[in-house]
Amino acid sequence: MDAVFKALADPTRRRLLDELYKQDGQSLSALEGRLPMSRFGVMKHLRVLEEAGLVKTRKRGREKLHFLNPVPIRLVHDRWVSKYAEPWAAALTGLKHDLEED
Amino acid sequence: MDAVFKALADPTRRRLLDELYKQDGQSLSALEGRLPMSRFGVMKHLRVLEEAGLVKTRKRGREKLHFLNPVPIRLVHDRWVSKYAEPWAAALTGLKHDLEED
DNA sequence: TTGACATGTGACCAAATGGTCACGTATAGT
DNA sequence: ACTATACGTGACCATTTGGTCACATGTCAA
Repeated sequence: MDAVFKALADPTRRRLLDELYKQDGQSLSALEGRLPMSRFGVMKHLRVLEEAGLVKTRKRGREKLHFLNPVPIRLVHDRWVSKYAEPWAAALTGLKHDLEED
Repeated sequence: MDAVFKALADPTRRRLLDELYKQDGQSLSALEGRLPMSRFGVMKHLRVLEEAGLVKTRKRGREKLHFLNPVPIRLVHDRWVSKYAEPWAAALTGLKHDLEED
């Protein structure tokens, strides 16, 4: 799961996920065209995403298609984010406390 | 929000959030005692967490107390994670599709 | 089979990151 | 006042990271 957090840390990689969200199954050169970066940069980022399981690929002829895989994000949500995002009321209490502190 | 993602990318920092989750309002030296790292390392990580808004601090005498702030995590959940975690059925469809592809 | 296209590899470099330390400042307790 | 405690700062270093490029491989299409 560490790999997922690390993968999501970079804005370019989140942007790539975003592009795949808009249109799934894009090739490398298609994605390259949408980002202000060379093909090699995009390739490296896609590799990180793929190793984190956030992107699944399939080859069609000479091109490699990239598919978004939301499963790891879901896992991060279930096993980590929900733990902290749940105590919403507690956060409001904390805010109230902070305001009183001033 | 980029700062939040970056802050969460490091396992030590997630560990710190975890320790604050177990017991909120710990001082720097208290946290240092729970991690296999020097005081300075912990300090740097706490600073990153604080700048991302994930940790709020207050000084009590000569010690600085650290409080977990779940708000940014909640925002990441609402404005980012939910977008990808939601299409759960779609992911299952994709899995089915992958299996058929073999 | 030749040429254009899509992707892969390894080297390479600048910058950011994670970590330690020597030293300095502020506060508590006696 | 003195001393131990808690925290802060800046320098410093090794490693990782983000990015580019030259070059190589594989694949379509005429």
